[in-house]
Amino acid sequence: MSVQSVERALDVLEALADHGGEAGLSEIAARTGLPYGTIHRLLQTLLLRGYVRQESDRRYALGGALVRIGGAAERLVGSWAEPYLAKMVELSGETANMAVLEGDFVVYVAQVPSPRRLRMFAEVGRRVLPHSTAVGKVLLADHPNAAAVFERTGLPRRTDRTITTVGAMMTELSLVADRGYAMDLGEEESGVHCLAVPVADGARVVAAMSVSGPAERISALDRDELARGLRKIADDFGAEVFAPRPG
Amino acid sequence: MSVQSVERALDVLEALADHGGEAGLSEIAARTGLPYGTIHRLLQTLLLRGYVRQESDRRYALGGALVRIGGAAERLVGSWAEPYLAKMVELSGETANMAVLEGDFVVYVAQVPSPRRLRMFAEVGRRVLPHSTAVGKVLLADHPNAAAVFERTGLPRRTDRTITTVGAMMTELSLVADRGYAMDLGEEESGVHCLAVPVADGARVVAAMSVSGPAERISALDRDELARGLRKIADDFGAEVFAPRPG
DNA sequence: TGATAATCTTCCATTGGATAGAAGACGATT
DNA sequence: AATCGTCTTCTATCCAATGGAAGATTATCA
Repeated sequence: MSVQSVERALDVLEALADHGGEAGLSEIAARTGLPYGTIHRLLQTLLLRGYVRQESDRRYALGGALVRIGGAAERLVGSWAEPYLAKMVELSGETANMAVLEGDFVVYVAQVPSPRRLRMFAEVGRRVLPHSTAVGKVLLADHPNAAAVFERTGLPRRTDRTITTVGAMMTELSLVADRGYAMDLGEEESGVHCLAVPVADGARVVAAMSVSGPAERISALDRDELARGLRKIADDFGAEVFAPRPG
Repeated sequence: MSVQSVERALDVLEALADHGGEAGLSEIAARTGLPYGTIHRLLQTLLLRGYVRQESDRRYALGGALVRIGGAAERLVGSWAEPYLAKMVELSGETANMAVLEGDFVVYVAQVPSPRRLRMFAEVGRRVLPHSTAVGKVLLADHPNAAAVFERTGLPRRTDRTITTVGAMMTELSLVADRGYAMDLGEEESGVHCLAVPVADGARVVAAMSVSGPAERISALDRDELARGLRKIADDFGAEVFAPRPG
């Protein structure tokens, strides 16, 4: 049995989030089905505590307290991913990683290593350019202005398989978006293959998960079957941790 | 008149945030003064909606829904800053900017231009290296691992006043931390001076605000008085938008 | 291994806080 | 000035939230 008023307050916040962060009272009423007086009282409480703001045109917006609390929550995401990455290791036998975009760079935020003696390792905290990694391609495939990122960072050659032009990369990202996963077949490091899938919060891609290992071992796996399995795990993670849960 | 249950739910979230994002029920009880049964019921509601998670050791943690909603709120921060930047323009007569750290780069997220015909301009969205800007020094002065950032980005010379070694930069950042503001005296661009101050959420520096203009005009201002005035405005912004407001 | 302590979870009688319709206020439009 | 759309305030009613007690679970200690 949950607390109705708290559920309603969360409904109001979700309604604001669904409207690009700000809305009028009548828009919130339409979305939540709550009466004006009720919404108003909930909003005043959230306003008092900084979780909501009121603009000069009387419209309401999400408030700065959510940036602060959201930042605190964000620092925990890596630890939440570990059981899911462990499943990916179980499925593939290879090291699994999760990465996020930080500015123009890919940053590894969680890892579960393969039990094998010969295994990939990328220390948590390591930052790399996005163009030559599978996780980078997944993160940029959903980016509003991926071309600009590549123009800023460049696409320096890492191996003789690296994609080095913005044009070729944009073509590659279309392919990634279409099929729902990215491959790195020795683009970042010779002899290493990697397959990555997106993690979404219901609306946006917030992270990428991947498995990587020696080219021979990854090539021996059924690529589409592996991608399907990894996507299932990543989708479960995204749905379990980030996606909205209506009351 | 606010909604008590909503305030209590927010108290619980703030208690979790104050404990590094996770805590046991008794820690939350100690911090909020609420009875166990009440807290438990509030937590179950937040759990149901993904705003809180329960770890395997029965402890509670902030949840992924806060990352999602917090991200939506974060995209509005630039627009909230504008009235405060306008005050900085009024105070100094010069263009005022707000910037945040995105990975290793400084990104300008809001600006109010000076009314003068000769004025500084930095388009919103522009990203620069942190070493040669006043805002960059402010943001790195509070950074847990600033030296590593500079080692990654390098400190390329922009003008003959640019600081180009990590050692000299770390000394500079100590000075910035001590006196609470940073200066750029022609380090990024010859003939341009800039003064920047931090914006805090109560615990961390989340942004920097600055004014910049021609060297002669900025030099003609009383530096410490200007810094005091800018800090007051930035502190008001941080307190108004981000800082916790106990019920 | 059993006892104890600390912490967490569930229950439910009581009551006071939340509700929501109505009325009034405000701002935009004609 | 009148009208419309939207927002704000009020308050009688009632049901949702409370919180103490009891039970359950986990950790610690001898």
